[in-house]
Amino acid sequence: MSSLAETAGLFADRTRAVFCQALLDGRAWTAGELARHAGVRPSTASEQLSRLIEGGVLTQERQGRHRYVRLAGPEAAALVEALAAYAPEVDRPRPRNLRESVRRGAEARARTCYDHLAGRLGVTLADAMVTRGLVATDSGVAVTAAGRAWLADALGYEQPRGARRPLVRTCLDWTERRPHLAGALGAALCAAAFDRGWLRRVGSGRAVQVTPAGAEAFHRLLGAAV
Amino acid sequence: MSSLAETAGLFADRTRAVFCQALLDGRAWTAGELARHAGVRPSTASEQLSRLIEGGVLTQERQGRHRYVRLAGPEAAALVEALAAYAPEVDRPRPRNLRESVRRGAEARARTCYDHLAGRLGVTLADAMVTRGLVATDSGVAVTAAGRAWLADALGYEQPRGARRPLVRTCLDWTERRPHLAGALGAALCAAAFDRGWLRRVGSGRAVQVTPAGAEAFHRLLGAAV
DNA sequence: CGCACGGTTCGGGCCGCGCCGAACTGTTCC
DNA sequence: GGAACAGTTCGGCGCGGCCCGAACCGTGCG
Repeated sequence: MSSLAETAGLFADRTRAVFCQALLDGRAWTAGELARHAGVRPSTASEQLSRLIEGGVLTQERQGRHRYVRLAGPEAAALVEALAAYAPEVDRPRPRNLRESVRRGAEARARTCYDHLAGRLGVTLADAMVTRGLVATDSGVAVTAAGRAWLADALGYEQPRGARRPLVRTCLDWTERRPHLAGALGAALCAAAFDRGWLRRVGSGRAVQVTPAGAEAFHRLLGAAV
Repeated sequence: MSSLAETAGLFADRTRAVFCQALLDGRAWTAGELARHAGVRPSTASEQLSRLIEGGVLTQERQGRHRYVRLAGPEAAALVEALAAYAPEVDRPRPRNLRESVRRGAEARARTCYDHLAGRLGVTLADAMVTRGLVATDSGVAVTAAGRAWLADALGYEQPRGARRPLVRTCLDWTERRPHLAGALGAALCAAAFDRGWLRRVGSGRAVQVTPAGAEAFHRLLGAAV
């Protein structure tokens, strides 16, 4: 029996908001990592995580003495994105030291956003797909016939029959302030890129790096210079 | 300098949530009407409305001794919709008397949702547009070439060049639990329907009624039986 | 002019929430 | 077994939010 007010209340606290935005990288974090990230005590983090799980925004997985949490699903991620897109500012402390600044720079270049790609890389790839006529943006956003063929050829991805998830969806990039591509297409592209060694994680956060093979692949498949 | 937590906080109160959901009918309400609707004192309503306006969710217009408020724009409406769609329950008191029940029934049949149509009418028209091939739902949602022609012929609507607003967008209908159509298309259809006497407001809420001329028009233009 | 009315402001009361530290449970590693 | 570590539970504290009533301000109407 949750209501709009209760749902909104889940995000109406700085600590919980920071958790959700951190988890937008789509990976599972431990309770301790999130506590440090948000600057609160482990006991506080534990309580707040329980509330988010209770509210259905997160799910947990226990492994040994660790508690891993992640966003409950694409709907939850979309809701966090919608709120973040509407809020001009992001709940994140200003960088305090050089390490932090470097990490921010890496994230602005390329990062994951839930299960797809964001940052300059994300919007560059999105633009390339539009330029190549794989995605049409003249009325909302949609995958063209050419785009569908490309997904099958280049990524080996076919939309499952009766799929509930939209094939493509826009997601406002909050470093670029322009949309990048999410939905099943965004997820397939991101997954394929990791599978084939086009990208690798860098550091412990959501930042990623384009490998030489990736640069070649993005140029060959999309005409994108990254 | 608002943040995700602050933005969510705007909706994290029962009274404010009730206000926003009432205003989803797209019309301007006076402060007193909203106070009565939510069951709070005028002083409380006044304070809460000021917070929502401060937060950019609502805008106000003063006329004589009345303060009219409405949702600030389509983005704000979309955010309320996103939260409402995620929250299984709606913040509205159960109907207390026969009048209330009748009104609920009328709203379930046909109502406005911000600037487009909802209820059984809304989803029926959406289904009809899909069936007729005016709107394609196989990859997200998009208006087809035939749909564009239909908009021009039947409604006299042309998408403005360089329009920022998506031509079509889905909006989850919370009485039907299925999507209906929003975006510029939804707004154009709704506006045309009122203009041409296909619909009229019934009662003081968001409920609407299909006129005989409307039933004929919906059948002729969309093959929909409403 | 005076009253009714819609709305606002202010002070005060109350409750809930978010946070912490301390004590505790359970896991891993030596 | 013992130490280190991740996480949880609980009591308590303090702040802030939400609401109300009372007083007040403008507008509109008789």
